[in-house]
Parts: sequence; C-alpha cells; structure tokens
Amino acid sequence: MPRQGNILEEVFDNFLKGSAIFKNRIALRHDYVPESLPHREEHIRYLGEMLAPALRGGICSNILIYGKTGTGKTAVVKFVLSKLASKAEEIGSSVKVCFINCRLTGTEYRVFSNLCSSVDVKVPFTGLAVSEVFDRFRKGLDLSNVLLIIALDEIDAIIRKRGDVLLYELTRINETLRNSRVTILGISNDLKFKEMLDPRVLSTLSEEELVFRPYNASELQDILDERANIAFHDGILTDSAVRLCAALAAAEHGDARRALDLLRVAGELAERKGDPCITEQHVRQAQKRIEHDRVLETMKSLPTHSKLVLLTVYLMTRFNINRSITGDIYNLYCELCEEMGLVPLTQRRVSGLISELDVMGLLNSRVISLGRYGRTKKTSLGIPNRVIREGFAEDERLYTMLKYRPRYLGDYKSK
DNA sequence: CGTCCACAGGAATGACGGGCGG
DNA sequence: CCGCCCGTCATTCCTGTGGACG
Repeated sequence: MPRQGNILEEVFDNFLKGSAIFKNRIALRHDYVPESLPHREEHIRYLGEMLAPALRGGICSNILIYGKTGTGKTAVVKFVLSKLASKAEEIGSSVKVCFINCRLTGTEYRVFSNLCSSVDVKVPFTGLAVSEVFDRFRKGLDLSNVLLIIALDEIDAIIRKRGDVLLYELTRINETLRNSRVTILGISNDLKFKEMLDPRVLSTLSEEELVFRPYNASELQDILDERANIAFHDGILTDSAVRLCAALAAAEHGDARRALDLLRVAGELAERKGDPCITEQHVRQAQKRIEHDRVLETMKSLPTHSKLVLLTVYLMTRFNINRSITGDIYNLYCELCEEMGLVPLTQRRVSGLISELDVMGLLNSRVISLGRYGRTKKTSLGIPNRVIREGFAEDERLYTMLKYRPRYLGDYKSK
C-alpha cells in the first residue's frame, strides 16, 4: 500500500506528463470555433455577402437564423463576424460586432448593458431602469459613429421571458440614429418563435432568413475527423469509432454538439483505462455514460411529487402490482404521501406529472382503452430499476421508501 | 348497437414567490 | 424600498372518448 503522498505524486506526475490520448481537448468543447466549418460553406458565403456592404458603410439587412441545436448556427455566425471584424480593422472601416447569448446573459437589462459596453458606455450592474440603459446605449452608439452588427443568439429565450419589447426598440433604433447604424442577426433554435413576435418586429427582423438543416452522418463524420485531428494524438482514434459517433448523432437530430460530446467522453474513457486508442466500444460506453448522467441529473432536479410518482411506479413494478394504470398509481401514490406525511396532489395533477415524466423519458406512458372498464394511461418505468435506486441515493427519505411494502399487493384498485 | 366506465386532457381560476419598475 | 405584476404550480370543473359488455 503506497503512502498517500506517493499516490498524489503519481497523480500529479501523470497529469504533468500530459495525456497519451488528448493533444488539445479544447477542440471538442462546445464554444470552440474551428478554422473551417465543413458543409457550411454556403451559409458562410451567404452571411458574408449579406454583411459585406457594412465594410463600405453600406446598409445590411437584418437576418433571422434558424436551426436545431448542433447545426452550426452559432459557429458560423461567430466565424463570419470575427473575420468581418478583422477585415474591418485591416481596411480601417468603422464596423463593430457584438455577440450576445440571450439565454446565458439572462435578462433584458444585462443584454443592454452588454450592448453598452460594446460602444464603450459604462453602466452600473443594476439600479437603472431598462429604458435608461437603452437610452444610454443609443446615445453612446450615435456618438461613436459606427456600423454595429449585433448577433443575438438564442433570441427565443429572451422573447419567451420578456416579450418582444426589447426587439421592438432595437428594430426601430435606426430611425433615431444620425451617425450610426445597427444590423441585427437573430439566432433561434425554435421555429415556432416567429409566432410569438409582433408582426411589425418580425417584418423588420427577418428581412432575410437563413435556415440550418441538421447534418447527416457523413457530414458529421467530416466534422469529427477535422476536430479529432486537433484534439487527439495521431493514430489514437479508430475509423470505426468516428463512424459510430457520427451515426449515433445523426440518428438523433444530426446534432454535431452531441457527436463531439460522444467523442470527448469516449476519449476520456480510453484515457482513464490507459487504453492506447479509442475504439467503437469506448464510444458505446460513452453513449451510455452520457445518457446515464443525463437521467441522474434530471432525476435530481425533479420536484418532490414527481419523484414520488416515479417511486410509485418503481414500487408497482417491483411488487408486480397488476396494472400500472393511472388510478392504481394514484392510490399507491396517496399511500406513500400518507406514509411520508405529505399532502397528496389531485389525480388530475398526478396525471399531468406522469405525462411530464413520460416526455422526459423517465416513464413510458400510453393511452389505452379497457373498453367497458374505461380509458386510461398505462405506465411503466422508462429506465432500469438500478438507475432509480441510484438517482434516489442522495435523498435519504426517498431512499428508505424504496424498500416500502405496499399495503395491498393483489388487486390494488379494488381496495 | 347503445351504454357507460375511467379516465384523458383543455380551460379557467387561485395561491404563491420572486423580480422589476417607480 | 414597496407594491405590483408576472410566471409557475396546483385545483376545480369540464367535455370527450375507445371499445368491451350486455
């Protein structure tokens, strides 16, 4: 048994020696913007053409950009904007760009304060009315005499929370500017968000539209190959492993982010085991691992009564109680509530919770008809029993309830 | 072939807590 | 700082419905 100091010595040394697998992990991170974006040449060209007039002080259209997660929207926009900015600097053009992720930024106030800092206006972290921040932004912008290109990523997040007031102000700002101009690039994951917009805002905002289709397997493979070259040492990654990553991600919405996650986790697994290369098997394990982590994470963040419903279905399968239909589930659920000293929710609500858990994949639930005996939902666990136990391990109260024995084991409903 | 079970799931309304504007 | 407003979660009330049973 080595002394503890020696253990750490070894850990640190291994770390300092560098990884046998990874050359540069950063290339697999979500926020990494690569030097080339395979299969997005068209989009890059289009966006470039749309924004090029800015270099000469010309007017650009506002553009609305759509596409599901992991289709390269953000990467393409960041890429084009950074090239545009450096070109502008090179030729001494007064173009500025500003990229804001609305969801991460959080509130309207912070979005505007970001905009302010992009035109060198200082505002306090809090305390001002949003309209005041907006005014300061407008003044600062007009004074600075620039063509400002604002990219609002995940724009739907802010609309959902605050409505389209922010956008309305922003789309009309050009009318009040004398020396500067603004172009807006709105980026959204959600196609339906257009319906939430005021038609006036929509028409100014979407003078042009750009849609990002999901990648197919072979496109994903090209992306992975390119990143893998940067991220891994030569000869570490097997061809079949890349193909599998691409295929798995293609099956699931063609999400490049997902594909890169798979690759990264597969690499980490290989590294931890001290394996010389990344194989298909590592990828399969990575997929299980990612899914497993996701499930535990969602389970942990569940509200109490949702956990309780999950626990109820778990107990019903464990004790083979006849049919897990909503009425039976509700009865046992009430029993558990009583046992734990909680006030049960109504059946209507529990029915809703079951549906929510179904959407999350923690339960499987479908509507069936029992003819003479009514119409209901039949529900079963969507994840293995073992995972349920693991997910509740941190919650002592729930963990002990895993061993609870229901009062009526046979025909539950009749009691 | 009509009936009627056992709910599904929509709509309206209420309770509550947190953040925003004044 | 306070009140108000808004979003979220839950309840109440309701109408709708697939198909076995008689």
